[in-house]
Amino acid sequence: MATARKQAQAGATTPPGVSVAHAAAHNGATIYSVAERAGVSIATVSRVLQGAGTVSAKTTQKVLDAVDQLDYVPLGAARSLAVRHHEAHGLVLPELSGPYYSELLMGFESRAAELGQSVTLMLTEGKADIARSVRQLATHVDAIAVLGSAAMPPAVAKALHGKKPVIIIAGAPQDGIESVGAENAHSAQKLTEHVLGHGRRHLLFVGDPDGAPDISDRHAGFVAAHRAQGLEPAEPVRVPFREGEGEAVAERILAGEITADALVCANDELALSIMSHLQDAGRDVPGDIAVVGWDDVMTSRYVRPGMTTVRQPVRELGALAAERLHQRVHGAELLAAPRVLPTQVIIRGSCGCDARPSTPHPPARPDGIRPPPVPPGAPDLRPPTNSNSPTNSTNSNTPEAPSYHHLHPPKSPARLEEHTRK
Amino acid sequence: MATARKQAQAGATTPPGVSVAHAAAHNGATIYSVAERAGVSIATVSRVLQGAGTVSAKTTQKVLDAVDQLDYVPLGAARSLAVRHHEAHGLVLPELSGPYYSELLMGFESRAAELGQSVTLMLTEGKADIARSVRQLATHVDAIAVLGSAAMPPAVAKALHGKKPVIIIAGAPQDGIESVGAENAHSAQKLTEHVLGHGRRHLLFVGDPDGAPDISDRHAGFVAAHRAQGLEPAEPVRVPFREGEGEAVAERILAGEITADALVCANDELALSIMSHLQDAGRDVPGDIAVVGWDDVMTSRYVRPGMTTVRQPVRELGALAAERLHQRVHGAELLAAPRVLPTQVIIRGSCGCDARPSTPHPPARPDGIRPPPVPPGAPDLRPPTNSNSPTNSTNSNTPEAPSYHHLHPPKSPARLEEHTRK
DNA sequence: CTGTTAGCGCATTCAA
DNA sequence: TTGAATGCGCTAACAG
Repeated sequence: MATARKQAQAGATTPPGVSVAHAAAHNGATIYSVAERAGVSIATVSRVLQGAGTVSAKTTQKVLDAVDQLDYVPLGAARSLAVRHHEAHGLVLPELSGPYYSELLMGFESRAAELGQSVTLMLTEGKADIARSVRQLATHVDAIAVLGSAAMPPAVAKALHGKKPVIIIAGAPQDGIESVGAENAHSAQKLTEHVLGHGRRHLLFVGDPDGAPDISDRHAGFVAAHRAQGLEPAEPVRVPFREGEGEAVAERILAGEITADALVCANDELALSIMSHLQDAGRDVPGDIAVVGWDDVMTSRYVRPGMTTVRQPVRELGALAAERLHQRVHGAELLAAPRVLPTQVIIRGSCGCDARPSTPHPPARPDGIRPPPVPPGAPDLRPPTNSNSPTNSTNSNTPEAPSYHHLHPPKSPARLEEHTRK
Repeated sequence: MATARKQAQAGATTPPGVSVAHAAAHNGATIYSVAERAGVSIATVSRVLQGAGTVSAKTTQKVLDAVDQLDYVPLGAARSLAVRHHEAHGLVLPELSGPYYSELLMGFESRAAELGQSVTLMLTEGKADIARSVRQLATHVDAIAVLGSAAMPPAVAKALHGKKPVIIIAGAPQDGIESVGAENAHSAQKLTEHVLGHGRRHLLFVGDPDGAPDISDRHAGFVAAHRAQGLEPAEPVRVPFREGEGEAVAERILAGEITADALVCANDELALSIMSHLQDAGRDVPGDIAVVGWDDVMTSRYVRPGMTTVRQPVRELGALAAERLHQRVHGAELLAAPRVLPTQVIIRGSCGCDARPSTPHPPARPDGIRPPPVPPGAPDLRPPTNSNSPTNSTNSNTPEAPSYHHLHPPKSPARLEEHTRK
């Protein structure tokens, strides 16, 4: 049997009719050739390669020699087929602009790698048939994470869910599908309260609450803050996410179509764009009008006044998703309740706070991002840096009050990033 | 035989000793179960699934029915093993911060998807044993792209190169390994000349020319611009890429350790940080000192004055890499000369140009990104837009003069992005 | 048009 | 400690 194989191997060095392309896909060396070279059976080769430890030293050495003489590299697909899993996670994102996605991806990849999983990425933007693409992806991976509910049609998610673990990141939780996300409503309420605290009374929410669940939650917080003070919130200024929208909003304000003394925007890019245009037109921010955003993108630290915003633990979100997926693949039960990570309100000048430099601000700390519960047998979680313990303690869905950070213009913007790097 | 299989299948619904984890990896349905259900052979199932077209309508229908009754999904690994390739590309990046990587990744993924390839991502940042990770990656993909020479040890690259196509993006070209990159030297020279054109004479190059080949080339352009005018360039201010370096440089300038009337920085983040700190200290940019960067990050459009910089066709770079890889996998020959894509000098105010708004600037256009040569049989390339030819002609490494764009502060920063979106 | 038959490269019993 | 045999799910000749 093995002999027949070996012959086939030998004879197949350059099978007629097979283009060089195939040669590129995998050069001849297989366990068979290695076994032959080492004068042992393929089983033995397999054993040493996996470090089974049940092979004698000298045999092991022979095999190892053969391996690098032949420059042997195992074929992933064959292993996958034999062991019946891919050691890979799929990650579906709409696109990649801005730091949000990058951070998420880094967190996901990093944790996945620690868990021995490779990550196959799929961007839905521009894809004609997302469902098809996702199904295709599914054939190569053990589990799939999706960012936002928009990236994957619910139908697809549901279909997949039966076969492979699926997790939704920052999207609308679907029945029976696990999800993780950053806290929105509470932070938005805090942020809004902060602005109200400056005496502003004509706040406007800029963004489409119906566009994404995140935005919807933020708007809810916006409303809640008003109600809590007996105020009636104005109707939101519904704008899509497209670039350039900021200019349009600014124009409407300048034209008097919209009046407000504070703008609570759905994201930083929108806020920054609006602020920039208003300033160009001679308006004073925050004097005439305050503007706050969401995400804490890099630009928010460099503009004057600094943009008050909310930072999400995006990287941790990605890592958490990867981890949960891994656990699920290895038998962990689906978590019914969404995991919600706390955010951080970053106070700079655009909200109306005066921006006088104060004493050096303490380095930002990643507040209480807590790792998921560890099912028995699961690999350990990430290093220190943050609290830990697999207990599913009290406040599972409302982590902690969002923390505040008063930060003033540049001076030393780098400090803020300190914890972002490893 | 098939019968034996089927029985095994049936009996293996819950093989004793096999954890539920395995179930998650692949639910029972296989071509065998489908074939059985449809009352045909597995070959027929395979045929309809691949749309071979050689199957009768009614049979096809029976199979299709069976497929979705059983909720069948093919197993990628099995197919890969059979066809002997993975239909996947690997992409190795150092990390993902900033728009550069995002764009690159989007370009790569997008083109790869068009070519039917999935992309498996690997970030080297934080990886203990990069070589090992890469080798691991290599077992799952047909080809690998690496960003920068730093991301993958030359030894690894060389080793891989023998087995799978490898391409280096924006890294030091290695012997026998294909590479693509954006033009640097020429653009840097143009940029420097522009600054010199403002009458500045004490320019300083900020960045480490020895750090990366890109920077090295840019510095070369900086030097060339000086020499061309009979000027002697000053020694570069060697700073690493780390965040916070900008502040350090600014301090040295403020302390008088360094004197200059213009700073040519290795990247925008550095330039922005320096400018910000100088402004905080009351210096006028560009009045007292001009500052220019590289990359055209978003922030560069929002700061005052706008940051003069150079935009690279990063997305196209990614797409090109994906495409070349695909071609190589399918038999195309390695391209000896590096493919170099042209850049665009973006003039804003920080270089000393006055920033009075002019007539609406024409929408930016992606200048002369030229597609790679088309090996016979390769899928077609992207739209026109630009010239082409793999000839090692005169200016093989100096595609075209970098184009200029005079852009003024915000007003409508979005315009600049128009071509960036699809 | 359809079924049979061999592998693809590796992991994994089961014996020896 | 080692080898032989079997199967993972699918593709691809080769017959019929």
